[in-house]
Amino acid sequence: MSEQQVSPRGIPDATVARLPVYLRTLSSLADRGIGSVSSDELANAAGVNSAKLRKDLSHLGSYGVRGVGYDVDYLVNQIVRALGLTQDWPVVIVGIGNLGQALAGYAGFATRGFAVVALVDVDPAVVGRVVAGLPVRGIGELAAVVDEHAVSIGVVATPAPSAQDVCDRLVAAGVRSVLNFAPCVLSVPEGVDVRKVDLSTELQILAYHEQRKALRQLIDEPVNGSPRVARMSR
Amino acid sequence: MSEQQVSPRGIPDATVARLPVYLRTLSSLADRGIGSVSSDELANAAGVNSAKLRKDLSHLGSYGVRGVGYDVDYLVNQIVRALGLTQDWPVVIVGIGNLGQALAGYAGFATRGFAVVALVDVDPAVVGRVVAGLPVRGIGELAAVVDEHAVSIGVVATPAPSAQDVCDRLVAAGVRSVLNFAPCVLSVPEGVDVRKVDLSTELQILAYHEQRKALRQLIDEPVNGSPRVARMSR
DNA sequence: ACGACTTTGTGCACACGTTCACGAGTGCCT
DNA sequence: AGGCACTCGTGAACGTGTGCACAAAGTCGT
Repeated sequence: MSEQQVSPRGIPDATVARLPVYLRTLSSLADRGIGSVSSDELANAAGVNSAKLRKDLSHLGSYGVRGVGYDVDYLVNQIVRALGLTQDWPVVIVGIGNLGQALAGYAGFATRGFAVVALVDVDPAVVGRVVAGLPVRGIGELAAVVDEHAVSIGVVATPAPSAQDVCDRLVAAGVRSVLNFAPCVLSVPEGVDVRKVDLSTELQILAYHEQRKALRQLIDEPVNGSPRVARMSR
Repeated sequence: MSEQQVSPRGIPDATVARLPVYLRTLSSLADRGIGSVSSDELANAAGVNSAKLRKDLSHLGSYGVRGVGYDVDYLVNQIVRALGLTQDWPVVIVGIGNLGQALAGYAGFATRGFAVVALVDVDPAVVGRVVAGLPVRGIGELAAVVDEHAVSIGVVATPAPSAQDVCDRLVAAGVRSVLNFAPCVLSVPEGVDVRKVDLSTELQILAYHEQRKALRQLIDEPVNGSPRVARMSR
């Protein structure tokens, strides 16, 4: 995780993770014709603290006018530039099952800096079918596809047992960023980034907090002496 | 985020977020008939530092035998208990579009502590259809469904514009944990937890690092003096 | 032109998370 | 029985992230 900052501005990880949220919020404001916004308003809309927002934005430069706020369009451009979204990134999706098809058809993909250029699957019954306007190619064509479209981001949407193999093939083909939807840990060589999106993990985290809320109620209510009955909605 | 610890053991957020990974890794080991594992082996398999792993596990108690390691089955049970997965949590999915259907059909749902008890959508063309063995109910039945099955976790898989409305209905019906797949910020009253799963955000974070890697190569390669040609697949 | 008001940018203190390093406990072998 | 090799649990140091509070800087009205 700890990388020395090579480029002029090294933005902290926590900030990078929030920039997309700001970007979306700002785009929404722009669509509503709002041209200027204060840190407080934007922070509220993005669901964060206003001081945090200002500190985050300060990492990309001193845009923003004291006494006024931020110019929405200008700020959008700056975030787009900081994230590297000025040009579209070509993406390949591997694993065209239930989830892969949903991802291929997801509109939000193209709206912000990404283009699905190819779909790949291992199942001969799926290869050749057209999904979301793209033909599904065989796994053997993966390297050629990656090379042809200069793909640098791969999405793994296969079952867990195949994920590591698919990931290895992606890396071998030159992909250096992987988004993993399979419920397993992927090991990659240094220099390759992996991010995980995992439904079960998120649910289990929610379950933990849910369990605590239930326990808290069993403990607190007697202490609190609240005469409330089993009306446990908040 | 900062809650005082009410129950005997308050596990740090960062640890809670990793427990599901350990759980999955341990289950995989158990399936392969492995009965005991050292912190180093488990840490490797889970993709984390071994000291971190030990500290994480120490938050649930002093299971683990010095000189030997951890008993796999026992540790699985302890993590299951800590996360509150000893019983199944009923889950309702709202928004049965592309993504909602994929989620409904996702096998990993049931395997670990969760049961999809109902599917809900607003579109009359979808209501009544059977998806993954469950009939799709109308949004008007949401409150009744939540009450009937004692649902405490709701999954929002609608388009962004409807997400806040759906979330409000879930909360009003008594749901206190929401997993949001819609690309927008949900605001909820105190006491309700929201976790976000967002494809675009993850891709944009990858794009940032990818961009940095590209920049680094432009800067470092001359310094490094590597005789490699323009092998930058971008 | 000037003062009052608004809002940014940031120094500082604190909380949280990570990693190292090592003492303490356990099993095995002689 | 005793020593040895191994591994857990954890105190301490370090780094990162967060939130407060305020000075700097700009706008607006008169």
